[in-house]
Amino acid sequence: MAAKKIRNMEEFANLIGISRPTISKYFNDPSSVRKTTRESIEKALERYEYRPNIYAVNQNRRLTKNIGIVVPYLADPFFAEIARRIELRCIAEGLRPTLFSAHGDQELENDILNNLRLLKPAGVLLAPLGRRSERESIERFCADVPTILFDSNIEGVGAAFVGSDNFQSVPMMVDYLCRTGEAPFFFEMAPVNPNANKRRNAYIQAMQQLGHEPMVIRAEGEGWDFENIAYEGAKKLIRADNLPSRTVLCSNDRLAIGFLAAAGECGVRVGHGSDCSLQVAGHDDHPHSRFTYPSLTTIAQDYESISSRSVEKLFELIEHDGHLDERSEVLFDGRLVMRSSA
Amino acid sequence: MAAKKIRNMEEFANLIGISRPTISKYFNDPSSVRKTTRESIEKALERYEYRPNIYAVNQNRRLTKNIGIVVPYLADPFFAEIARRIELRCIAEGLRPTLFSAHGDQELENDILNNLRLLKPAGVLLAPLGRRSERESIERFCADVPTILFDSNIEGVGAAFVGSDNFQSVPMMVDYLCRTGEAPFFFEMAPVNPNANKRRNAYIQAMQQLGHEPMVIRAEGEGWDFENIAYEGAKKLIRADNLPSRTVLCSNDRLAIGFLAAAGECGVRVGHGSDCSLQVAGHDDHPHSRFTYPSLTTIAQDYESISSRSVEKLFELIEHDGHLDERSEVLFDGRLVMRSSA
DNA sequence: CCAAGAATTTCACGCGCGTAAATTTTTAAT
DNA sequence: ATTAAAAATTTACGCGCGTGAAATTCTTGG
Repeated sequence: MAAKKIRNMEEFANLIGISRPTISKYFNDPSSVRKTTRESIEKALERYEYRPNIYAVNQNRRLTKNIGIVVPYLADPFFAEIARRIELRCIAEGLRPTLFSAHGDQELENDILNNLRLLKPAGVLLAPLGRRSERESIERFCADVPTILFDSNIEGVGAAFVGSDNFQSVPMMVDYLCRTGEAPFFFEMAPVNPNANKRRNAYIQAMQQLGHEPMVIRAEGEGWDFENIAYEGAKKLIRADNLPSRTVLCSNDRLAIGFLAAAGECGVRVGHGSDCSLQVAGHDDHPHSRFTYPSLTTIAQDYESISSRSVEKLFELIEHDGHLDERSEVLFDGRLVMRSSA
Repeated sequence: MAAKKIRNMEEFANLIGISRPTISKYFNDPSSVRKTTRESIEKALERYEYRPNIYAVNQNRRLTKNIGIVVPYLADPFFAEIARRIELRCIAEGLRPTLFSAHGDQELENDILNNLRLLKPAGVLLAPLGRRSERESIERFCADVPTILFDSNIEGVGAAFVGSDNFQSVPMMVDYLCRTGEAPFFFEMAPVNPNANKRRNAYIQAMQQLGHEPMVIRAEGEGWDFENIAYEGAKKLIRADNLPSRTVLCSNDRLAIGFLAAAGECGVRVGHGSDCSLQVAGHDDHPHSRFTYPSLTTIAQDYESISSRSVEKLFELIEHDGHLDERSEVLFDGRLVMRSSA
């Protein structure tokens, strides 16, 4: 029903016969104007289809309604899924989330943070690249912009951290694997972030507590092409008949998926059956892990809790003007998902 | 080495002893100011670390340097990968890409387009949800904003379309499958976009040309949880021993992955071996398809060409002031990727 | 060394809106 | 009805920068 183009708030205000600042108040909080005023504005809004200019609004507001979401690698279904949930939560709160992926690149992450600064976001949810992140760069960013870290922790940086408790999940999995088969060896690659290190250490600790000798094998390769690195590494291992155990715990599901592919190709049956000679477990419960063959036994990270709590923490942070009394770390337990592979 | 905080361009200008508009010109195009001026600006830039306020800039510019990228479902690795490439191309050109996912939701797609309008983007790359998209809504958007469609075509909408040629790829796959096994049946679900329809039709056409009776089976279920829909559907089929052929061509890789999972669980061996009773092929060469077991024979969509050409088309569109003489459709050939599953 | 033209720079204005303070209207209580 | 308090509205100013026209500086050739 657009009658004619409205150029700005002033025109719109004149059309209704209300002053512009009142209209401005309405858009910031409809309940802050009298009911009669609100109604006449809304009636006009249907007829004339006007919306405030985002740039003008954001230039003048102290804080925008922008929320930055930064993940290290969006092509990883884990982050895609977490990001999806966070986005939806933010939208539901009337905020404007913008999603950024560092694509595994340190420089890009820095660029993103610098650009984010210019966006004056109300807050940022950041899953840092991790090991490779320039701590200093992120630290500076967090000093300027209210930021919650998630997934990958950087000690002391950001107003809070939300992630999962590797020291709960990994021992649980180790325990399970020991009960149902041989004591597992740990299959990893050069750690891309702190989680990878924590998981290895948790594994070692758990093995020792159970009286087993820890065995860690690292596949060669760097970057975010996890499946392929694991695939190549596992193929070598299997072909050389160099497996220290018939059970393997992979640092994450993507490695496990590569491992499974290698096993399959080498004709090694994976699972519990009598004809199976290998058991493979992962960590994270990637969206695809249900559909591998055999389906992957793994630790489910609590997607819902992690994304919800991250967002809630951020809102809390924003409401407290960007400063919380104390940096908190919220760790969620993983859940053992028993499928066919181990 | 930031000496003190610069509040705005004026302060920065005074610091150097150059007028503000000159600084403005510099930021819009460094080569538009005298070399001596440029040098002194750049020298100051190192010392004082100033950057123009994005909102103020965008408010006054006719056109921003923003590029919108809209995909239907970002948790789908196909779109994640395409989006990644497009983003990198845009950044390389000095533009500011922003990524949006409709998360499979029609309403969200409309919201995104409406918000995108407010961002006054220089251009938009849009992979519409497809079947469910409100054509009218997208049409209106394209009338206001220079837009290139990709992946999923809507006839006559947008300045151009870039995608792959299902009528080349599907017949090629059908031909291959017929040569190496039985004539395939087509496994699909309720189409979420035009590609799904085109693939089915291309399949039917190809089968007829080869003198076979087309066989289409549709799994029940809606939404973007493709793997699960295929998994459930295939399980029923296999358990009921209701497969019309020993060879199946799935509408896309995600369905194929679900199909493989079902086959595995039902103890049906997939592949070429003498102990195999089923052959499964997909379409798209999803990033994960290399790592299924057995590895998935599929059609590789030309990620690189599609993303590059989309971006190039958009730049062309932008340079021509948002209007091209004629709507063009660029279709890239798929490439047969022979792996183990068929 | 000078003048005319070209290249830069400056001036002046406007973009569309937020917001504190001032003013008006409404509400509630007497 | 009267009035003080509360709520809503208006006034007036500023945000940081783009841009066309005017003024300045630079270049070039004679």
